[in-house]
Amino acid sequence: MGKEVIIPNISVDCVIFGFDFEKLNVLLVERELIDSKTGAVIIKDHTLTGYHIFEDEVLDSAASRILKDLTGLENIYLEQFYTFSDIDRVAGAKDKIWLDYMNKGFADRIITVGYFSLIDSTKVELTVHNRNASWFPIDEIPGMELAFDHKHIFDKALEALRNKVKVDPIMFELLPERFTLTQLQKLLEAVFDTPLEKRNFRKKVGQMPYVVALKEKQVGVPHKPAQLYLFSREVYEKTKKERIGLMF
Amino acid sequence: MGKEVIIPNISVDCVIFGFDFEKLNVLLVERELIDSKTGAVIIKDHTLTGYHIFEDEVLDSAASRILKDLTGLENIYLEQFYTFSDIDRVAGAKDKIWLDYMNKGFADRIITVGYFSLIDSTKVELTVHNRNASWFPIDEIPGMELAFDHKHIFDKALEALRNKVKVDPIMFELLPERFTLTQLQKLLEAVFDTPLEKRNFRKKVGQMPYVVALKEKQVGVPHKPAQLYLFSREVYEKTKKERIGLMF
DNA sequence: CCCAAAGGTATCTTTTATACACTAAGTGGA
DNA sequence: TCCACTTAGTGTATAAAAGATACCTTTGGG
Repeated sequence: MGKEVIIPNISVDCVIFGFDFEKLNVLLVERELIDSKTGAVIIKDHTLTGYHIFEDEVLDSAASRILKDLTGLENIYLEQFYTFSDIDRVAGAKDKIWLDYMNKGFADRIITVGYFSLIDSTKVELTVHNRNASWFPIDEIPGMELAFDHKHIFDKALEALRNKVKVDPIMFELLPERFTLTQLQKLLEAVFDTPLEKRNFRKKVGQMPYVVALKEKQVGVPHKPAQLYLFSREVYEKTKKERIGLMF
Repeated sequence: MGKEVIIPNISVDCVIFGFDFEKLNVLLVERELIDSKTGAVIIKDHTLTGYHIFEDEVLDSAASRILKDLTGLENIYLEQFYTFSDIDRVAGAKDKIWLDYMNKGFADRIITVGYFSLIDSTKVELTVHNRNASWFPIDEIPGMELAFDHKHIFDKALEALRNKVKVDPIMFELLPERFTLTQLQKLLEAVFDTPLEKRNFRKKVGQMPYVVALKEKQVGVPHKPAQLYLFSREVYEKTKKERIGLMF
């Protein structure tokens, strides 16, 4: 470890998605700056989590580190999705004030590499690690004020997530290890913002050998308890066929 | 323009695909270094095309610039696909010698943003712009020696291309404006390295309103001349439906 | 006139999409 | 103890799309 020297013109920003069995959420951190004399609020908005990379650090590690700092979690699903290089992406009026105030030797021109990550939100205790971070439903983001070009980054992340979900079984990263089919369905409905037909959905899932039924059922629910399932990556790898689905 | 100051630790690398109606090719540039005293060959291999970005330049522009420098072409399809940050990606023995020899003030640690681009190879006259660039069939790449981590970058580019082709009508970028269905079929076969059934293929294409038949036919071929077609982006945009195809 | 590739028609099978309504099993309160 | 409530869980029918196979015609060059 030793001294960690940052690379001043390259950063990583993480768009952290979580699912609360109802809707899809993103983790944002509050950014607040108060004038020390007048007490006036100069800045009060939200940002994604990001930081510069260190000289001896690879982008993937930087993203993991950022995620761990914020949530305490390790070995989380992370996917690089785009690199943003607009000249003035950190040059908004508020953003300049903020960077001056931080005064950490960041460059004027910063290129940032976007990662999205999926976490089972039942596993994270935000209050323990960072008082200013909280979950926001993805459909509230368009109406919010975000720092820098973070709204743009969020949009790209959501698009990348949707594309990826269609093609890889990553949605299980957003669920607890043992989940019900209804939870899985709700998750997909939240990701694509569209209703799905229950019976057809279950028929489809029934054809996925890697979604395996456990012997356990839900307990303590005030209605018929649901069967619990498990995602087996092992079975998935063994059974996936190379489908050249073409095309648009 | 004025003086163009490079950012020493950020570059762009382009994986340029071209189609010759037979197979899919990549454009590589020969890298050669000869010892000025002994005449011994120190380095002789191939590289992708890349360069650093300028201080006032966005990644997309850098990629366009590189492509224009190499091929003379502008307004070419370009797609950013991944950013590479391995610590030692430019630190191979030969690569160090090469960078020393170039002596352009590049950093030891360079992060590079990968773009792939698709060009109609009937439009490019390599000899005019760069004597050292030539096309290589993609299935020869695994057996070749490439500079830096360019083989890795190529692999990722091909994967990204295949994914993108399944979802967007970008393959038309690899064909002349007027093309035959057999050419289109051969192209897809080359991209996915798999044979396609002619009649089913044509049935499918027949359902794409944006692939429009012209009144013209091929001339000068020693067999029945094929109908020529055109890709209409306009029609494509109007008729594409939001399909939530889900899933793996 | 023969060859080679283009282009079309017709049939059959398999796969996939979609629509739809009732019973089962728990909890909790009256 | 029974009833109300809530969510789980299931099967069938139909239509459309995709895929394989066979076979036949057209066109132009040599």
